[in-house]
Amino acid sequence: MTRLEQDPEFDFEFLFEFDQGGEAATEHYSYAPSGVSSALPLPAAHASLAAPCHDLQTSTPGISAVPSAGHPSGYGGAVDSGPAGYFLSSSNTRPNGAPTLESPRIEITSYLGLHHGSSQFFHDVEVEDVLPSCKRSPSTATLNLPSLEAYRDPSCLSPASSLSSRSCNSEASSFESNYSYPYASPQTSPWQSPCVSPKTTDPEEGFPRGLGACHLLGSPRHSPSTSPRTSVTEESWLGARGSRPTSPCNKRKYSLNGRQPSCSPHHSPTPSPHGSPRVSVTEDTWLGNSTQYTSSAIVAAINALTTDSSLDLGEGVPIKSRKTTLEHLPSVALKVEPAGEELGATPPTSDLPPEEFTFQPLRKGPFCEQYLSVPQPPYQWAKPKSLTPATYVSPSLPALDWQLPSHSGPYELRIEVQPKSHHRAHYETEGSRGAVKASAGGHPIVQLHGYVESEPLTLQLFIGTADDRLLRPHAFYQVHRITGKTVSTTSHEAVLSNTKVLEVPLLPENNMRAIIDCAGILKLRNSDIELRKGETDIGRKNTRVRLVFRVHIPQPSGRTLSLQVASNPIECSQRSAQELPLVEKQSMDSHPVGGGKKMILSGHNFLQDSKVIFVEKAPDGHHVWEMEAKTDRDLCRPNSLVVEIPPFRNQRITSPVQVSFYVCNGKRKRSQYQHFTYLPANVPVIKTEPTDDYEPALTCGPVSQGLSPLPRPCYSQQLTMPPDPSSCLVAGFAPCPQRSSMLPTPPSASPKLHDLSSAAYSKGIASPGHGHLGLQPLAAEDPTIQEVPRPLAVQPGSPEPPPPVLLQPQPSAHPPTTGHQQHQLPKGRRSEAPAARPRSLPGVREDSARNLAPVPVMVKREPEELDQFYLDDGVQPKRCGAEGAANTASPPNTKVQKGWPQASTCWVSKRALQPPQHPLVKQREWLVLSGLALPTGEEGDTVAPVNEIIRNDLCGTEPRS
DNA sequence: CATCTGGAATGATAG
DNA sequence: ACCTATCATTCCAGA
Repeated sequence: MTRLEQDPEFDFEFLFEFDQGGEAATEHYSYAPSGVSSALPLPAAHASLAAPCHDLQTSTPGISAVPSAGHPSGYGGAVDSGPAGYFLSSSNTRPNGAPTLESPRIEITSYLGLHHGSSQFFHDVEVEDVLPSCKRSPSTATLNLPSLEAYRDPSCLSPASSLSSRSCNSEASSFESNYSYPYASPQTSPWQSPCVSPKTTDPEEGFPRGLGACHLLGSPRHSPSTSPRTSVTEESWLGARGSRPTSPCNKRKYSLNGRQPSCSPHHSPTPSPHGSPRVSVTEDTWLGNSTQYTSSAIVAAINALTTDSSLDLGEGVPIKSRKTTLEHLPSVALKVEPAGEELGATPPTSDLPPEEFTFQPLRKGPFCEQYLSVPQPPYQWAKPKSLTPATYVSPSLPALDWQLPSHSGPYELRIEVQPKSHHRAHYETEGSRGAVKASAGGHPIVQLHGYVESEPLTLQLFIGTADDRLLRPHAFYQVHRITGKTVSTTSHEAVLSNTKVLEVPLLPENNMRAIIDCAGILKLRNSDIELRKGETDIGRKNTRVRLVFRVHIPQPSGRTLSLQVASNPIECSQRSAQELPLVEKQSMDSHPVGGGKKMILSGHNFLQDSKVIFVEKAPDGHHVWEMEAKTDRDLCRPNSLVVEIPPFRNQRITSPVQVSFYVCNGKRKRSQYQHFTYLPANVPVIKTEPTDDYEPALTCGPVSQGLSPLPRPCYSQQLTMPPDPSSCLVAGFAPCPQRSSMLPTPPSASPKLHDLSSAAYSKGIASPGHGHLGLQPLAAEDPTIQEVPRPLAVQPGSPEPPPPVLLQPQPSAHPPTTGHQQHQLPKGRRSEAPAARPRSLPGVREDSARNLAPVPVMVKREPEELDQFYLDDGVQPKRCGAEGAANTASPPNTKVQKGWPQASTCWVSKRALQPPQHPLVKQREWLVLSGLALPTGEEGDTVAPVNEIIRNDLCGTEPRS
């Protein structure tokens, strides 16, 4: 710490080292912090944090603009505290913060403390320290949600509005963006970022925010908002404003009406304050939040329970120093940022499991650390905790962009009830639009199977991407905590990196099953996010998300096993939800090449004029074959469509061929690609196998589902395989990227896809294996993976190794899903994978329809769109962080594999062409590309789309311009 | 009165 | 440079 404090840079390094090497150390830090924080925090933190945060959120002050504020007092002041609050909040009481807090409180059950603190998050040490208390604490302590809010707050500032709903993000986002820059990427992202970023400076700050800052903040923030941020503000503002303003603000001229102009509330802050408020707040908040977030709250609570200790944290002040450091970091971060990068930085080791995780988590983490540096005020807490906590905290756990398996050994994290395919997200300027619901009514349900311990665990939830690329936190959407009489599930918000994470208790008494009725989705303004330094993704048309669930299971060895599953894609835009056809289910997944049979599609927005187009994509995404299927208009209904399966172009295939189909309501109104497999005329049976195979192999899941969400796959297998899942966990990595999920979804269910995706997902690591097809096994690499905790690290390694593996396994095909998986292949693999597979090649297709099929499958449905979007928009995929990292390591080259490679290449070229606005961006993009390509390449979508996109891009378009 | 929604107006962008 | 189709974001209003 000291070092850190003293020297930001050092800190960085320091941290890294820890991460790498000193797990324990790291953890401790983290731990301590957290613990401390928690303890201390409680009081102090509370006050400050909680309140602050809220305040911030409300933004009141700064926000003032937004009067809206309505929100409760909470906001009011708190801004800063917000974060702290979180931590502090743990205690119900929260000193003062109370008011602010209003927010909901969360009851923390002991478990929280226990688990989080201990195991998962904190590590043994922590645990020990904490645990006692925790345990003691009985079951529950109430934490103030404030924290949560705080998180928002940052954002909040925004708006305002209400606490909850508004999450702050928007502004935050803006800030974040800014922040992000700083930390850029890394970690944090947005939220934190905000904190951090804002200034770049922030680097330190950033962290600080996270931790200290926030905490400190409490005060700071407030002021911060004002003041502090100066630097931050400026940047942030600039950034923010710039961006936002852009759109929002500008646009809204009117809108705000009174408010501040534009922007949202936040802006408001911005405006004047410049945001400072926000900024500061945000950052702080975020930081704080972030740090906390994880379990910080819990920890805090625990601590509180126990006693407190805490204070130290406050001292953490050093944090600030760190912040400065952060700045340095930033640079670092930048490098890393891209997600992977961060990791990358960390890379060093992977050894340390926890730590690494940390990093991973960090990806942002690093930033966090930086942030930690943040100096904030004082409040004891903050600093102390923040520093460590944040950093550590996040660090300890795998970064959010890491791909993790859904199951390992006896454990399996499963989504029992999937969320509806559509959920209109709310802007900060709007009130909450409620919790995500299940298609059949009710809410999504997640359950951890195989866990027989008596200690409760914490289920984390964040909003992830649903594109072809590896699963990662969505830059334009944040989970929004829903509270109220209609919500039965307690939750806590935390902010990692720039990503809000909702923590829900998984109790043994409930069979480790949680009803997710407390999660809404907040949309951040594209302009705010795109301005972020590290952000490479574009928001336009990037409106699909997935709910990503994670659970960290403490292992006897002291390590923590992390599992993750992603839901089916969820369309979050009002318009898209109303106009785009969506296929949720299909009556059959395969049929002999002769076709002729009627298939019933279930979904939304089907029209009599809807067309169903079957497409066979080459590995590179090219459409080898397209055929419009006959539809029965008379039987067409908004939610169902009957189509006659067209005969396949090649009636002599000897193995199943995967193709895709989509529903088209018009020019730009196409559903995502759905997978379908043509079986050899005579041998239906075979068909099945393929599928099965995939699944099995993958484990992951069905292709169809591929979309869906979960990636699991690889990991699971891997994990499984590896005896030490935990290691994996710890290590982190987990790379299983889910990307698969992306989109589509629909229908499928197919596990296969998932698997694939999963495999794929694993970005680096596992991914390779996953990558494609079945590789999951490979994934097994887990060890490696695990080892590689960091994305970066992973990636590098993974790419190569994995690929092979993946490739091999894959043989089978995954249809659509596959595509995703491919993506997973991340990087190297991707290339490899493609190559590896015979199928992939177009030529092959026929022969090995299967192979091809898979490949084709690869094509994602969405991808195209997405890709296109990106392309069109000029967007670039940023994120990919991890991937990117990997990529970065090996730029485009790897890409080259067949399909994906090309894609990759393409991307590259584009970018190359494009002006590099941001160096970082470029890098990321490249990375991303590489990564994406591999991974995503995934999916078909990618493929086709990608290719297309790419082509387009190549052709002419530039990325944005 | 506050929240949740569905709908839609208003700009902004892309092509 | 202009026009149109699409998107994104903010408002409004009813439940």
